[in-house]
Amino acid sequence: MKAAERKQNLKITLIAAAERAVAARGLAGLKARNLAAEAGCAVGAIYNVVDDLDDLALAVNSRTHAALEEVLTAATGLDQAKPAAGAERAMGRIIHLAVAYLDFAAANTLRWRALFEHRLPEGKPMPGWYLGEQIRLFGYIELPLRDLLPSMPPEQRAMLARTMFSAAHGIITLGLEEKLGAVSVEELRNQTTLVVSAIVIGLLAPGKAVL
Amino acid sequence: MKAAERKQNLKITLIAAAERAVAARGLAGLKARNLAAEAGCAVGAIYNVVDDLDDLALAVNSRTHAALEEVLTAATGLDQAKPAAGAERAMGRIIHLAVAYLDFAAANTLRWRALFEHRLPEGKPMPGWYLGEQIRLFGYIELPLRDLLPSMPPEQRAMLARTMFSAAHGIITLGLEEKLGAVSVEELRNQTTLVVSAIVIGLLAPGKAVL
DNA sequence: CTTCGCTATGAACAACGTTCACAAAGGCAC
DNA sequence: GTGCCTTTGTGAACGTTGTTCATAGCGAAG
Repeated sequence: MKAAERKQNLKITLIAAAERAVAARGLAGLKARNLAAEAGCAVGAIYNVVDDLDDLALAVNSRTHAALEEVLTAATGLDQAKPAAGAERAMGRIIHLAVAYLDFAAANTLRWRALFEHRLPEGKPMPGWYLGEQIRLFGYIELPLRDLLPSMPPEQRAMLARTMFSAAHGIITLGLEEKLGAVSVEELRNQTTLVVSAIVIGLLAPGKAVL
Repeated sequence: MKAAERKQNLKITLIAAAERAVAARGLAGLKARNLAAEAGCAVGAIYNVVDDLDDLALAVNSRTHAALEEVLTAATGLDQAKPAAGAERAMGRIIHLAVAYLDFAAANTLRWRALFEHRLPEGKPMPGWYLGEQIRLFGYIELPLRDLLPSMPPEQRAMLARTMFSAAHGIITLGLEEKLGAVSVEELRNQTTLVVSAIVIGLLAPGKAVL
């Protein structure tokens, strides 16, 4: 069983090298020959361990998911200081999540971008475990959203969670982009909390929300 | 002066071919040899007319900007029917803009995506005229925003316009993406108007907005 | 009509992902 | 331990990229 073990070792080495490459030079920096050089193997050896370079990209993204999840769990246990009640507490949590997401994106820009830049070739769909990771991350938003809007049906809440994430994500994505001039992280923090709180307030404002 | 004329002709032909390629197969479908074949010239001829393929991508994006602007101007003159007053009218305009943007993105997905997928290589910055186009488009949001928040200083309003666009853009981008499962356009219309109106209401709610 | 300069050409180059024929090495039966 | 077969590692080779280059060819000026 030494064979399978070495195979696993090489795979781990390659994923590590791939992660370094993405962190340093972005998803476009994920090149077969560089990986082979850094892992100390031949180019062809990569394809004994992995189907595509896309497989490696997915593995890297998976690790980024994990790192992001750590940050999010840390952010959920953040409101010990001020024991706010009900809606305010939930809103605070959501804002904390958004800011944590922003900080993660700002601190790990290239790895974070790879999550969204990567697109698998036409025919082939995403593996199920990868989809599961994404859905699990959305759970972090749905939780405080349940406190906030208890009467909302679950699937509608799921859609709302996705929408709120998308809104914050859009602000952060375009804000961190060079083109159109990058926005400072502090300013982005302001804008993100502004919009997130505005959305929550708008949702809670009686009667006005077009629902 | 016939030489310059033919040069211009080829350039126009190439841009048209490039636009067709992007519309049909996305930004990744913009290949030098295909362009040459479709334009009826040699590959090398492209580089007599254009520096890079990036130049062509920018030209295509510029045309997309123009098409989008047409849609947006049409959307601004849309509220003849119901003569709403003040804030409601402004909010309606903003929602119309967002929905128009969504419809454009849904109807011209590949061309629209190229606007954001395209990234020029490291060193070189965006040409000024291209930046100008982007800024002009933001003007369409700033206008109703001025009616909505007359007391807000202009640069803050510009930032808010950018933020609101980014939020809507995020919703639409992730909504139209295949991964995580695409959302129907009607549902996206709902979510977009929901969030945009929530933001506006949240901004107008006295005292609560963290500004 | 000749000549000079620009332009069009497609072969050539470098870099990429991926594959392949072949060498090396492992593991297993005896 | 020896022999054999499968499994794995190798780097050259293939097919595509964008871009460049020597050269052929054509247009316009004298």
